[in-house]
Amino acid sequence: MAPQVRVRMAPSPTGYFHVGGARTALYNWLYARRNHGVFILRIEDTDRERNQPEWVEGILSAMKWLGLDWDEGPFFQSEFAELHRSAGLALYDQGRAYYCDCTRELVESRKEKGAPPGYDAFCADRGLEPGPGRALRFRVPRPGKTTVSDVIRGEVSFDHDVIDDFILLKSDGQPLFLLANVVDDIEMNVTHVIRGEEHLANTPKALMLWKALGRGDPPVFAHVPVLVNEKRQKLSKRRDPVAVEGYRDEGYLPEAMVNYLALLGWSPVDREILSLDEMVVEFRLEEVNNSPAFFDVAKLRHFNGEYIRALPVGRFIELCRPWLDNAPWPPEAFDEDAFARMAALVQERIATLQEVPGMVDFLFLDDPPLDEAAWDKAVTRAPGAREILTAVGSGLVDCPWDAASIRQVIESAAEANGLKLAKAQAPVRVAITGRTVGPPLFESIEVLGRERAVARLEAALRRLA
RNA sequence: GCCCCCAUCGUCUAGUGGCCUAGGACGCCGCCCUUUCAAGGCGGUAACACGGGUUCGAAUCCCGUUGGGGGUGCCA
Repeated sequence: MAPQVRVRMAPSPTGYFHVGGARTALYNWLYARRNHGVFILRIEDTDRERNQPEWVEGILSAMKWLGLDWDEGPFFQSEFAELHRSAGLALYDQGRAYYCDCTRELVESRKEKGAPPGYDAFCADRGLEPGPGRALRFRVPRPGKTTVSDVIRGEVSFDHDVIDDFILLKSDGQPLFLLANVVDDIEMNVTHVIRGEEHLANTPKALMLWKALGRGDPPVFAHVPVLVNEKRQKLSKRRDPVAVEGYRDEGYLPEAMVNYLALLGWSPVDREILSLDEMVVEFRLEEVNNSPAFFDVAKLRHFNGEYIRALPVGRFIELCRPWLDNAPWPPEAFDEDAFARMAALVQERIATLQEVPGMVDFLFLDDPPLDEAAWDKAVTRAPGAREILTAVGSGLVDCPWDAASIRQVIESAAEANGLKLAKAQAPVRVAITGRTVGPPLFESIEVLGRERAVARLEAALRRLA
């Protein structure tokens, strides 16, 4: 029987949780769930200067929000520093690592053009003892070759001549990423390392360490392609809008995000919209693509709209809450019941939740903002606008108060002025909502209420005069 | 510079030698539906980077070129 699958997500808390990281986490999670394995969360916080506690919180909450629950952890790599250090020392004792006191400048100054990149193994045979200012370097066996066998990319070989003697322990004794990462993977019995393509180049180093320190076989590697921006560069925290938290705050649903992310590099059979549970059934790591994918917000928006429309209206109302609480109207002006009556109509017209307030603000604002261009087009320059507003204004005073009757009022005003309903409703809409577009007008007027509706039509007429 | 990876519509992709005059989705355009806007329906635009092979046959295999990306830290 094959050993249980154990995968890990190992983010470093140096900024917001990145959509690329989220996708890597998702693939790890899917692989674990599909194979009834264990998903470990390990925070790689060994670089104390760049890590901040609030970023850790951000990672955890973003993962939870996306529905990517972990089975073990979160572990903090910094807590295992002793373990990493002793692994490094063991390597030194075995002669597989050596101390080096070269500064970066010194290494640079020795380098001739065309020489292999990185450190030149200057101290390899100097027999330096441990001491202040001395870093521990791994002795890469040369000549030699290491082949990474990658689930997504196949066999990738690296000649040891182009792999430098990398640092295991910094001169202050602190372990570095490569060592810490491998030691932890060994300790946690990680069987599959699924990570971003940017790690492919240091995988031979990891493999050498694994062989030197590990028990049994190294893990299976899978390097997923990076996510890129419109200029086809790797998504960067500095220049691209990549924070998962940012999308959450803009009103994207986690189900939509996770669904969209899954499709960036993997495609299920015959449908694109599917839940995490459905993905678990279909997901195959070997089917993951090997070329970089552009993170296209337009398609994410479309997915989000699909998910929003699929919501039961009650759930939709619940999810709108944060955007209603933090809206352009005074809190006391908000009318729960009025919003509930409009909700279904709003729901099918938006792609992100943050668009909700703009659809219903006319209900809760005494004086909704007026779109001047809309006014100009639908009222000032529209033939018959004044007559329509007048007729509808007086018609609404005593008609039965329901959408159908309101429609009749506007229809007869249209007829009396030789206009189509579509033309006639435009000035009314602008007078009532301040815009030319929005939820269906008759229902909107019904919910607004007779008194306010009539008052707005009168105000529009005064403005016209 | 050196090492490595990648290459199908604008974008995400299907395609693993004949089913491909290359399919789907997003976007865009048009039409229909329609009280605006959406949604929905129908239709359209648009791609195998290039050059050599291999083969009866290549988007699919091989080589090269070009282009893009990643790495090249006492960061992760």
